[in-house]
Amino acid sequence: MPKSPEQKARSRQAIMQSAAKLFRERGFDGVTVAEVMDGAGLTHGGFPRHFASKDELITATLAEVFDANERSPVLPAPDLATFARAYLQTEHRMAPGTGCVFAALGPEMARAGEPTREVLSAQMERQIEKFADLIPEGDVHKRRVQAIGVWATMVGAMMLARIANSDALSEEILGAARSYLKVEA
Amino acid sequence: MPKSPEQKARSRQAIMQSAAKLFRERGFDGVTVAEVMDGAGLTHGGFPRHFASKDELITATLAEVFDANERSPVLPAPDLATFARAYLQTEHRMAPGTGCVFAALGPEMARAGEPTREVLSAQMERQIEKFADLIPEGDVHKRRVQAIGVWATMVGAMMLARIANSDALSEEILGAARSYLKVEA
DNA sequence: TGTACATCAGTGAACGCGCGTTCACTGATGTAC
DNA sequence: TGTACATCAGTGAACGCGCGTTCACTGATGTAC
Repeated sequence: MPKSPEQKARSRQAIMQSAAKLFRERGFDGVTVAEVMDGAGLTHGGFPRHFASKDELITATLAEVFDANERSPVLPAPDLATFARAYLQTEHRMAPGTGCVFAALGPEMARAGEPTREVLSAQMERQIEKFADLIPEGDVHKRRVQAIGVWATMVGAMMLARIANSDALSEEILGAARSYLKVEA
Repeated sequence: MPKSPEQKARSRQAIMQSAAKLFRERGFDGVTVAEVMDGAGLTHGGFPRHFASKDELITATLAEVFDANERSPVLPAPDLATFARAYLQTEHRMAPGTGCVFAALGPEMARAGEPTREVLSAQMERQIEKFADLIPEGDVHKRRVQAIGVWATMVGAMMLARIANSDALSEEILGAARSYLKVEA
């Protein structure tokens, strides 16, 4: 086990990647620090060398997920319809661990500490602006209304589709959302 | 402390009412059985006389919330626009404890046990049908698409509005959702 | 109607496990000379 | 270039608190006679 600064940075990244996946799959409270460390190929005792607390890990992990998506977006977004169509798919529904943070952790994040909500609010602002920029017509206000409306529909539909315990209902919800947003392929 | 069957039923109701409020405010994992019992005016030792486990309490509480809303709806719903307008308000955003279960607990419920998800799926089916019935025109399929789309937008917008750490952003989201759904007063 | 008894909702203490956090120790790395 | 030393990422054990659950006990209720 080498201990160069580069290695430490790699470990930190591995911990956050493990956390990003596990938190989205099971929620903040459903994952232990030991499990996160294990997922990063480390033992739990090394945790405090990287983060002062689990809360700090949560905040850092969310910021990292948003940064990573900025660097290389998970979904293509040439326009809002293309993005929404790719978002509202079964594969996304089945893989929360690599999907939308808001649909996977929304209400839990609403109850998170201030540092976490600060990161989230900044991301929400960016997200709305990005979506608004993809809309060709209308003034800023109208484009933001549209961006927020479409985003809320996507996030809400994905969340509801994941609650349903039958594939039929889950698929009806995703299909209806695509249809409602007029983004059917 | 009397112990008639009527009293036991009253206690059970009080426990579920306490749970309904606390769970929506803080999430399933953020509330202890002792806190629920305390909110019902009881001590935690009496819990097993009413529920076999915390999971069972969760399932029963959700079923009760849906039943209670059936008996006397929290929001008026003469038509979908009126309902959406009342749903997308600041008061609702500020009071998750008495508000929409899906916006308050969505992703956590998606990870719940099968008995809980069974209750939720049945409710979702009912909810969609109820909304679809409020839409005057179109065939069943079109009305269900509309019902699901509007519902997803409402739930998603409320969830996002609660994550934001500034009133300005929260209010923009709720306002945009009302505008997007064309239900502005 | 009155009395003895069985039941069981509710109390408060205790149990035991899980999890976040801490800590003594290790050994590889990087640095000082 | 080589050697001694300080640093600190990572390990594995331990700590301590919180929480779901259990349990002996109580006393009010409802029932049997």
